Amino acid sequence: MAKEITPRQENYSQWYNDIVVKADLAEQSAVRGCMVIKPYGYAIWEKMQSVLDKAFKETGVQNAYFPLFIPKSFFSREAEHVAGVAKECAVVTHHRLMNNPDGKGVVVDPDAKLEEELIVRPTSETIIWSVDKNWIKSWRDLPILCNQWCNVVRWEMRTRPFLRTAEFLWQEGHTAHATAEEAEAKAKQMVEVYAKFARETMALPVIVGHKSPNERFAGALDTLTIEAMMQDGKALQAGTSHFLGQNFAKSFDVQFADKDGGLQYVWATSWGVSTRLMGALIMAHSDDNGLVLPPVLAPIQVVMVPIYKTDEERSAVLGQFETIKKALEAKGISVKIDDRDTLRPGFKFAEWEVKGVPVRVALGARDLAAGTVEVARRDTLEKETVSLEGVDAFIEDILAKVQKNIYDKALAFRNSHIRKCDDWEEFKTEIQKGGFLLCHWDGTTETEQAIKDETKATIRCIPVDSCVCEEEGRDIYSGKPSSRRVVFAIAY
RNA sequence: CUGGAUGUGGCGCAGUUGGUAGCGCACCUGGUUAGGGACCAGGAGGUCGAAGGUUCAAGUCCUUUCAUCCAGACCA
Repeated sequence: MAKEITPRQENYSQWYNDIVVKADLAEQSAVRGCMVIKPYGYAIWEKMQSVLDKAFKETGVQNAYFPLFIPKSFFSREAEHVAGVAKECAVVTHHRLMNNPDGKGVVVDPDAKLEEELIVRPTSETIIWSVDKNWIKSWRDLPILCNQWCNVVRWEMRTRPFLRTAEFLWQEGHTAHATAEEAEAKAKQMVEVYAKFARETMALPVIVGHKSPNERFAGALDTLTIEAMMQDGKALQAGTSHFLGQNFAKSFDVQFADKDGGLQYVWATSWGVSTRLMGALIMAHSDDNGLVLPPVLAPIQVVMVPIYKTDEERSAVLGQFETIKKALEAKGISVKIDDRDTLRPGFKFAEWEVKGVPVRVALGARDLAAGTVEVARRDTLEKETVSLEGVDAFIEDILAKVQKNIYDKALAFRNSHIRKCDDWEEFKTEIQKGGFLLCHWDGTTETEQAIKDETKATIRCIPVDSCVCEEEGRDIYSGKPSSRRVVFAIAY
């Protein structure tokens, strides 16, 4: 069942051009490294948002919004965080344009220089903590659980559509707690929310684990991650949840009066997922015919393609479609009738396949006479001619099967590309083939770095579940003793 | 910033030793078609990334510059 890695998928850019652009999800903007997400692509993002947002709210999190611009001085407060995160930023220095005195166009007005530069947020920790400190006086004010959906900008030197764009959309959750235990539990809870979302909504199997200190978010005491495997065998970090300890609270002086009347720093978490998830969706499920969308996320779950020669046939077929559409919509299924008169059915079939629509219904004169329809599913490309009677229930069932099958397929693929490895020479050749290698690690940053330098492979995570890693052994590189295996892979 | 490559109709490309720009797709018109990306006929669309130079003549040669892509450092 596992899809073999094909040459065309070894280079994601090539793959992107072949599949995603044709799938009409996004296009490159004139602004370097930014993306225009087209309506069809954005509809997928909106679906993701709505599922995640609901899950967040079930854990007591509320949405808020903080400013896009952050005064430069805010970044001076958290040295470690800034050193790790905030190097590549867009900086606002002026606030006005003027007509070019020497010719056409406009220039920046030199008189409109800002006293203090503003940074376009690369992430909002600094501004949120600056605001939060005013909300937190007493233990009764805690916990504060807030999330914001927004865009952020990171002036990356190299960008990749969906995976690393200069501007991207995301949600960032930030919480403040009275105790370390409560904050750690929150970080764990949120990574589980992400894992559940990845598995059940995106049909994407993920490994939950801790990041090694080297791969941790700057300023965090612990970073939890969900790691997914793409069809080329590379790893993709799909979401992270950080236990920040009291680092940020101390930097921003966020203290509260506890029950005993003492002053304490709050314990914090932050967690986020981005439009990178759409990259994961594309790279995990697509095939050579284009995108394959899990029905739960598909903006259009069922597309109907009429086949006709005459106007009479056309109206008869479309009439039949309307009936089926009503029945499907009554079940909460989104339906599109492709009644475009200028395109041939074969073209429409191919086009909707590129867009990843899970189920296609075709109906022509032949079916009208026989009282049947043709139902095709995107994941297996299987076609079946079934009776009009009860076709809505049939399609509902197929949608559920597609959702499950896409997950099972991705899981089987991943499992067949995870293996243990205990020999350094073997590691060096095996890791280049893609997939995850479960290896012993001595726990030192030096070893991790040496392996990265030689092979480009990194520790994706130290799993908390889903594999049998707890065993004695010796570090793959240094030979020092180790008590558990970790996941190594080459990552996006 | 370092190394490599590329800039020619909307998109993808060709263009020989310099000689006045062409192909495929898409688009427009008409017709025949229609159960897996239709076919025929006709049509519209480009100061060849920009600036300068050599030449009777530059898409082509020279210089400068800008932009994009790929590989590094960075990263969700």
